[in-house]
Amino acid sequence: MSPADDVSWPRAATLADVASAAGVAISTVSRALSNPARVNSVTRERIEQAARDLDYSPNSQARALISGRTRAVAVFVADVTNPFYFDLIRGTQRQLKAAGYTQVLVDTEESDELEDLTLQKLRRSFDGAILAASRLTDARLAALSHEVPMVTINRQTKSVPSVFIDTPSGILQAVEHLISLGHRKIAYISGPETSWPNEGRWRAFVRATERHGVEPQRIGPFSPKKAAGAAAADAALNSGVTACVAFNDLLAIGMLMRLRERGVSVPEQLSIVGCDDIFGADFCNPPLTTLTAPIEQAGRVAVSMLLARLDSTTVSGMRDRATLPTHLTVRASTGPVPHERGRP
Amino acid sequence: MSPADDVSWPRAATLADVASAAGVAISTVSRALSNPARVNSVTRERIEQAARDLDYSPNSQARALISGRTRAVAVFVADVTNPFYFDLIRGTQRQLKAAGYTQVLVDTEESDELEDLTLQKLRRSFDGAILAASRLTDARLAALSHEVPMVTINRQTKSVPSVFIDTPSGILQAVEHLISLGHRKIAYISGPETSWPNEGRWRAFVRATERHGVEPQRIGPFSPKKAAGAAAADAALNSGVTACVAFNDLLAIGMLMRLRERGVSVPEQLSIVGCDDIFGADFCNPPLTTLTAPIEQAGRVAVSMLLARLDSTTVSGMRDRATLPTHLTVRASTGPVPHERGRP
DNA sequence: TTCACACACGCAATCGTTTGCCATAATTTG
DNA sequence: CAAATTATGGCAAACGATTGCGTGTGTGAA
Repeated sequence: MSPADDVSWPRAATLADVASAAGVAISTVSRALSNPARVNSVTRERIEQAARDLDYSPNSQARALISGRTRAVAVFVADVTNPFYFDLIRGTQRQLKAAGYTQVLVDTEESDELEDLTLQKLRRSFDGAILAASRLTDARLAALSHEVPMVTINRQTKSVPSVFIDTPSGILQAVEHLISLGHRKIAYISGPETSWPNEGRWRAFVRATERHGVEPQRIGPFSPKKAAGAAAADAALNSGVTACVAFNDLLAIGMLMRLRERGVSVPEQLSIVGCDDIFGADFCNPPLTTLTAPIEQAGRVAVSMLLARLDSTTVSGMRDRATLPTHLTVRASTGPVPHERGRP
Repeated sequence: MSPADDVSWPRAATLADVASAAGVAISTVSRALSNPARVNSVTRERIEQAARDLDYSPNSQARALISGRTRAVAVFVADVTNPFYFDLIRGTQRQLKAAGYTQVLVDTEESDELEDLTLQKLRRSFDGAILAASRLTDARLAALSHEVPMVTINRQTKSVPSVFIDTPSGILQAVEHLISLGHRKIAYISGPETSWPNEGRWRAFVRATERHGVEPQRIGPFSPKKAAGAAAADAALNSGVTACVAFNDLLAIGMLMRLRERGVSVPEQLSIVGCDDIFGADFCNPPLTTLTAPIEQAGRVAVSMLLARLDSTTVSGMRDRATLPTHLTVRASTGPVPHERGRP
């Protein structure tokens, strides 16, 4: 038999089917299945048997229609391609499944309009949303938070609960690591200017460098993609810095590849620090010194916060802000400052 | 205002609200919005205005209840962590969004039971499913395909339409590449034995080696994860082969890391070929020679096939089998066979 | 003037559940 | 043994949208 011959999608069994099979009313079946104590045990068993025979499975749409709850949560990411989100998605997925929720993945393609539109159009299709790296304005975010329960990740706004990965504090560590290696000309390789974490990292970079009497340089912006690393590497080389901190690992890895291509050795000629410690940061060449972020945990915490306010009737005394620490993981992409040309 | 104070999730506007605002019947609003030609233009504009004012957005649950169509498709992956699925998810996501469908991501955690259960429990929540690397038996797959329209990826069964990435043909190329480099002792590093593509790759490996009078060796099974690469590397080293073809890139990259740790150089002492060309295969150390698979395309094609049979009434003459070619991408992890010990 | 025929819109049933309310039967209590 | 209570299960109204059918209005032709 060819698959194409297979045209019958038989109507699935409904409560009514089970009811007539068991010889009871629909309401009794409903109760037997969702509130067993409410119906006599012998009736219940008859019903359960019938349900099993008919392979009954409740229609979640109908259920959602009454309860107003879909038991689904949307996770908005800027770009499914970015490995950063994979740890995040893994975290949310695990936690959601554990709570019996299903995850709906939405890719906003780094567009605020698409994010806004989807959030509006689909708001009835899920009980809440996790916004990872939202591109929305504070005002819009505040407005939408009235329509859909939500939690943001790496985006703090007073009107919305959030999980924040404290990369800025890590930046301080990273800068001090570079300074201790003798670097004095250090640049921040900027990500997209619409990115909220990017600005936070830049501010932390400024604070950290100034504390040590070093002038902060900013190069960019660049798209947070591996391909953009080529331009970033060229720009960094041209600027004459001896070390740089990149907005994220993707960009840093892209730089590493370009530098290798151009024959400049890392860290002998240029030290590079990334952010996030994504998949690949440990096996690239050279392995990347980076700010390790608890990304998966961030996903789990965000889900917990969201579900807490979905499931409880009272919202008082609930944690609405979480900050997760990062730490510097030193690998092989950072090293002592190179000797000045002509001097030992 | 603290987020915690924010307790009101106002009831969203319904057709009834719009109807009373516009002073018409519910049915008229419904038609004005979904079948504009059916209602007078001035009434329609009044309705549209009211809908806009009330920020009306249709309840997809209610819609699904009537139509029986949810406009959602589930994508089942064995492990969201595995970068192989990154590209796949990206492909399905793009194609689904383009068709106005939403993607529901399900992680089966490499468990056939979980896969089966979820498929059953959620079958009414989506219109169809894409099964990437299903662990189900042929019989079960056939049975379930009667309940839910589905398309498998990298899993061919006569009862279910499928998209197949032709890695086996690529294995032939890979083996010939190794043979042309002088290798005669070559092993296949096996993935999980429950994995369907793993068996196909092994069979292709056997065919390819035997064609060249080389004895096929099999090492494993190993979990298709980076961490398992350590054991695989040790085993390969111990077996005395000079080259190997790994079940997938993840395993190959793990091997690369372990070999570096043990101080054995690739490809001077051992050549390695991966499969899939996932994210990272190009920037690991050394860059991996691998079988480049059109993963994202596979996702897109699978979605197209699924939607084709969902949207059309007639299923006849529909493509129910697609094979996508792979090609060998030679990078730096393969090289000439090492000289025998003591001989030049 | 009357018949026919669009056209525009409303009525009400429907999808599959859940749940408040009520009727009956069974059990306990005084 | 009557009265009060409890256990059990059925009826019917929601939830929000779609859609077949019917009604009323207006237009043109005979």
